Amino acid sequence: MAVTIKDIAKKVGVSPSTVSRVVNGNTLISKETRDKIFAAMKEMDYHPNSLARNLANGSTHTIGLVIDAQDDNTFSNAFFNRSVYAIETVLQQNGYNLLITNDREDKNCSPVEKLILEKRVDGVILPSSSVTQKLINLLQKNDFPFIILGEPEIEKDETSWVDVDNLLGGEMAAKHLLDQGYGSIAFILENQATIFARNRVQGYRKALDENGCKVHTDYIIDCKGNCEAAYGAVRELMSLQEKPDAVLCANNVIAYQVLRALRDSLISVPEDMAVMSFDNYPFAEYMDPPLSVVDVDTFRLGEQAATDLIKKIQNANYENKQTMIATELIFRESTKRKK
Amino acid sequence: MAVTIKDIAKKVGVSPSTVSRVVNGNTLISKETRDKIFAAMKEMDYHPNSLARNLANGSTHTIGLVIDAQDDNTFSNAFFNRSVYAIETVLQQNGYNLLITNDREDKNCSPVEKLILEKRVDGVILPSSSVTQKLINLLQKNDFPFIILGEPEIEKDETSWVDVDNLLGGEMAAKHLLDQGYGSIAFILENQATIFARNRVQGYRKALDENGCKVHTDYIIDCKGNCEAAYGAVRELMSLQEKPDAVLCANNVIAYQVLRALRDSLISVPEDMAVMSFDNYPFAEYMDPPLSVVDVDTFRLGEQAATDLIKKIQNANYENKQTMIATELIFRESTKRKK
DNA sequence: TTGTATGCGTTATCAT
DNA sequence: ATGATAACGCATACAA
Repeated sequence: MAVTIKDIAKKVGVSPSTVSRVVNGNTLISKETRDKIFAAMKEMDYHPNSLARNLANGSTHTIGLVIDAQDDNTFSNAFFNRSVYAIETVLQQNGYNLLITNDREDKNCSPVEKLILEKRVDGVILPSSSVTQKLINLLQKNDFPFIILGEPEIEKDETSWVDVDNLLGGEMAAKHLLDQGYGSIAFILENQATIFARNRVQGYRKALDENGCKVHTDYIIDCKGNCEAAYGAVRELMSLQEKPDAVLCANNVIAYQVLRALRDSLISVPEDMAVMSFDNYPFAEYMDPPLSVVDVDTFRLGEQAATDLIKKIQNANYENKQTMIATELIFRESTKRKK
Repeated sequence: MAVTIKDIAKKVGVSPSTVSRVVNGNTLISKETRDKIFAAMKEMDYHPNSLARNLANGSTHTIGLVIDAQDDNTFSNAFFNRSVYAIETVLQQNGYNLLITNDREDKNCSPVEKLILEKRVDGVILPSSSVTQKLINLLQKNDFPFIILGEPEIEKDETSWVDVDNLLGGEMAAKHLLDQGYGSIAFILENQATIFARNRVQGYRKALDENGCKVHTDYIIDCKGNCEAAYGAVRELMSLQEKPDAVLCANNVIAYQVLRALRDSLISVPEDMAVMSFDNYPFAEYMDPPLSVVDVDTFRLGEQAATDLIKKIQNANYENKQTMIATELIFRESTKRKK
């Protein structure tokens, strides 16, 4: 058996509660006995039993991070992983542990619901994709602290969330291309249906509008989840009467397909066509030519989420709050100024 | 306050212990009362309090996964993340939770030591890089179940670990190149000092030996952690009297630099020089030409680790065991047969 | 400043 | 088949 608070109480000749007070840094203790207790703790190699602590305090000092990985791809997502690193860092600094759980649908009770109902964690961070009305109801009914990673489709104003400022991202990318002298900008999307795609397109439209360019609907192409389709999309674009002189790609894989299609068509980048992408990972800088991108500091994303959640846990009245993390531009050869 | 075992005991008119038995699936209970209890549990929306359970049972049903991320790169490491996904999957299937902690050195007590000493977890998975004699001693002294991810430098035979079969990997890669008709194979390493690099080189040597090829020491170049140096390494190789006709690269970034250097020197791949790499991620298939690689199923790596750990936890006498996960070849254009 | 007593929610031992 | 009771290790309200 491990050494408990009682053991060291007996050794020093005080009561367990006195030891407990010392362990918890209660100041109303004579320096004399405190020192004796510390000495005994060290000598007997005492460490508080967190299980007992948790029960007595009714809290675990652990927060749950929910993942919605259908397959292992989500876990390989560098974008997401930097956020996780940030979350772990902030939690550790604040004395919290990080519990990660994949939200597989179980027969009766989902893993997330279990975490909450069985009080395994003090709060949760949810991806917007796993936000359901049922879950929100459960959380709110139990006054359970939570924060959402990504703008949710429902309950936007009644929840706290952190997201990338995708509208700004789309705007930034389009504006950069315009500034570089490209006036007819196509946009190849991964999946029109997602909220972040919608926001990016909105930003793109805004930039075009503000610069007096008309938005050519043929220029917006949806890969519908199949990024390989971007190859054919380029062919489509090149068969239009008014061809674009720049392509904005929703991610690195789409950009890769675009570059390949352009190369196969003997169209040079950026001379005949500028190419730009979102996200710096996994290989924008290793493309030929290296890609200019609009990226986001996902570390800050996770950091913000974790910080907000801790505040919520420690202050029940902490107001809901929505934060947008600003995007940034990384300028490389694929968008060199048009001559 | 949440509803407890007592509440439903009172409601049904039985003792708390009876309810506890039902919750735990004890069979020596009349079907009649069992049904009544189940009904009450449902009606009152009862969920067992894991904090109390943990204390009573002396276990948490949680395992700790230790990360040794100095920066956010480790977290972005797709290689590692697939293992994490596998670990989480296996744990969830077995009713365990996953706690992730970065092993930052703290003043007095490292986060990992805390997890163990405060009984926050029932077992730990450690990366070999964070295996120290001190930690091993602590674990062994406490009979604490653990398993190491990657062959450790110390206590190889007294611990359980799972690793990629890097010797096989090096052998497989070299043999593939030989089979394709390439007889003078260079090897550009990321960092000679690591145990996995040593094993890969050993496998490479073995394949050459077995095929009667002599190992040319000038052909083995160490980037000493700086992958950009691979660009210069190619120049070096091309200035040798006996030039190689194939280059084996320790990772994707080195391969990228090698391809770039070859392109700048107007050496075509694979006609004049075959190029091969380790690891399929993050962009081997998107290189020009697409790279042949020796890859490893890191899902299996994590799966094996988690499975072994659970066995250790559930059976204190479970013997130590070392497992090597076999590598596999992915054949692409960069090593097309030499004519 | 310190000790006593009680509770946190559950499990387990020993009864009956 | 079920109930009473103690125990898990710690925290805290109340006393002294």
